Amino acid sequence: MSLKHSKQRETIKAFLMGRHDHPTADTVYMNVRQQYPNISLGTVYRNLTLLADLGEINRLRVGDGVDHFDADTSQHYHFVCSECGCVLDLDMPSIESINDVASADFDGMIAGHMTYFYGVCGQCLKMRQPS
Amino acid sequence: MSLKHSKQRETIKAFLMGRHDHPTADTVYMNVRQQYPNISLGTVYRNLTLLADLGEINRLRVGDGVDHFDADTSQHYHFVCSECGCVLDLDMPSIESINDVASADFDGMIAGHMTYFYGVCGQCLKMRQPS
DNA sequence: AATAAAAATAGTAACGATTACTGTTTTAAT
DNA sequence: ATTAAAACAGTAATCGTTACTATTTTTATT
Repeated sequence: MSLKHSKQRETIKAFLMGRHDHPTADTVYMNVRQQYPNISLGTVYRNLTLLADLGEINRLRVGDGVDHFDADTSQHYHFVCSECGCVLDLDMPSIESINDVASADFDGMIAGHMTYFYGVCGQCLKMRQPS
Repeated sequence: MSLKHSKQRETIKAFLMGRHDHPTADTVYMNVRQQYPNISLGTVYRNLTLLADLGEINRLRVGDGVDHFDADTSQHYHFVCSECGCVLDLDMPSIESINDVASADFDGMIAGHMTYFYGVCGQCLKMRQPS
């Protein structure tokens, strides 16, 4: 199964690289469709999965029941707003050391952790009327 | 909407309290059905959601696309085996302080975090033939 | 104990995100 | 130019979950 070039995949990857809001498959579909009017949703899903398997993008599961995708594969953490549902990058140091904390009293092998933070984003905070 | 007693709900809660493997709705359904042969899957879902809303149980999302439920509502972390998919409790101290780390350079309000660890559980490690 | 309103139920249909299938088109190596 | 593998568009199917509806159960009031 040697990878063959595809304009659709290239376009999907390029679109993702231009976004920093971690779009869902459907958002990718809606947008890429403006360039490829009859790209199919299946193609979007297949390529997102392929790119994720290749490690070129990341699939984010932040508990809202929909997968989000991120072209920034460097190690970083995410924040999910409980009000508007937006997914933001957090500028914070790695907390890889929690793996060691978890490993201490565990008989299995810990390979990593998934962490995301939640709360209210800056924009939603601003919206709130001063009571 | 004042809560009324229901044997089905009681049974679901009791079943969950007797398990420490964080079953899915379907597993709850399969098991409770041995006691209530014609309980409906909808009733299981409705009550799991209700109990979770009441804070009597926790809904766990560990990235496998299926909700798991836990009657232990005390603060603790989970481990998910990448090989067998089992979900285990971890005996480790709280790492709530990572909320502060995340808050440091963030303009929103961080209410909490969701963390789970992944790797290979003790059982699956044992299964592996020494190479 | 009988009545009645609210809540919960069983059973089933609908939903949304994702994956699988199929026949056609594109890629890329010969 | 030929050809096999890969990717495609379009659509059907799957899976976990939620919503709907007519019936039953609970519980407060007589």
